[in-house]
Amino acid sequence: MRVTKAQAQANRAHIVETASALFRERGFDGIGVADLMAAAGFTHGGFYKHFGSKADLMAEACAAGLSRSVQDSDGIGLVGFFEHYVSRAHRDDRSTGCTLSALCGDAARQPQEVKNTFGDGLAQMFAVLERGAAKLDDAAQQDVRAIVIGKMAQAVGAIILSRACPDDSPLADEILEVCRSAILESLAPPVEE
Amino acid sequence: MRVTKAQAQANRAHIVETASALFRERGFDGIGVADLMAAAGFTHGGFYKHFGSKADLMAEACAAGLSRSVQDSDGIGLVGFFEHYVSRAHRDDRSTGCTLSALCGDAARQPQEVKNTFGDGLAQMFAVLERGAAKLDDAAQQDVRAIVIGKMAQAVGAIILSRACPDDSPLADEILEVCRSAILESLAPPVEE
DNA sequence: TGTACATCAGTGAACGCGCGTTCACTGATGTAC
DNA sequence: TGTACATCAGTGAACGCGCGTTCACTGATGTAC
Repeated sequence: MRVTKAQAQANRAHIVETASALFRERGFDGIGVADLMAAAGFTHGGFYKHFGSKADLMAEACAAGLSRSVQDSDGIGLVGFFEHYVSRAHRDDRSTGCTLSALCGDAARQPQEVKNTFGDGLAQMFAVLERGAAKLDDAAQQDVRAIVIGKMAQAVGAIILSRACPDDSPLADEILEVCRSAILESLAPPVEE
Repeated sequence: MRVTKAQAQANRAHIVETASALFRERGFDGIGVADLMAAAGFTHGGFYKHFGSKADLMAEACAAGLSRSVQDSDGIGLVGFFEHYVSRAHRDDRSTGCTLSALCGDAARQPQEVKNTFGDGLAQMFAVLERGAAKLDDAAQQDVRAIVIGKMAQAVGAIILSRACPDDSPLADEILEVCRSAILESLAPPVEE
């Protein structure tokens, strides 16, 4: 049952992608190696031909998920980014949503390996958003980095708190709407008086 | 080995308190029933004399932790609250820190029972902070609730993102300081020009 | 290019371990008389 | 108040189960000649 080198490499990448989505949806402890491999279309025995341990895959899946988020966020500008980020669609779709908000709570308790990956991804995300903020007006331009970090923290907090509320809770939607308005208004102030 | 009714009740409360701290520190999946009971000074067998299941204790521990946070936040005002909330001391001490930021990531994936508890605690926290905001200047007074929710999301996001960074990472501190400044400046604007 | 052999991605059974939960038991507390 | 019995918080061994990980095996791919 040996498989082409290229195929093996593709299979490996597919496992990482599948893991990235499943970890985001259920958390690191919420999905096991066997179920994960089955979801990717394989049996669990082959897992250790690709990865040294589950923790190794966790780090790789994080890196892949964060890298994807960073790419998707490039070139769309701060307003476009936050319009999507702080939305019900994003809140309700964990498996394709941002790895940052889906796993930062879990990441805090993981081995340094995973935290390093997380820190790097976060730094890259900030860098990309800083570039995306280049089009803001001059007044805001002075503290672009501070603005990016502050708004991102607010956006992540909004998503996570909203997700922690019971399904269909009015509070969950209120948090989202309030934070969305606050972020967007601060980025695109109304035409000057 | 039977024990006084009052003693049994005290023991139960002690188990809930211990669980609340340990869940905050290690997450719901990070500590088992046996270790938890041992930490409280008991053997694991008696657990089910007090609780129907681990999930039941999770909900109770959340309620206790949130209730504690809400009490501690009452009457200190928004500025005092956020000065402590968005600090390294709070970030680095998960077991005595706010249940909201310690467990909201986990809560999102728990049974409705736990999410209900979480939603209630969050609502109470907002209510207390709204009262604490009564001393703000009139300009801000109009949207007190929106301000409270927005700042709280930012504070929670800051703590969680900071915790997800590698230990002693400069980024972890930067996030905290940037968000702390942003929140405090918006609450207590500099003397007017 | 064709043949013989080594490699190794993937399979599926098995491993040890820790988990949540159950249970028979203990003995001090609570209660009925 | 004193006695006899029922209750039940706490103990510690045991349970079944799912987890991460290991292993002997398969057979197509890769490679040496």
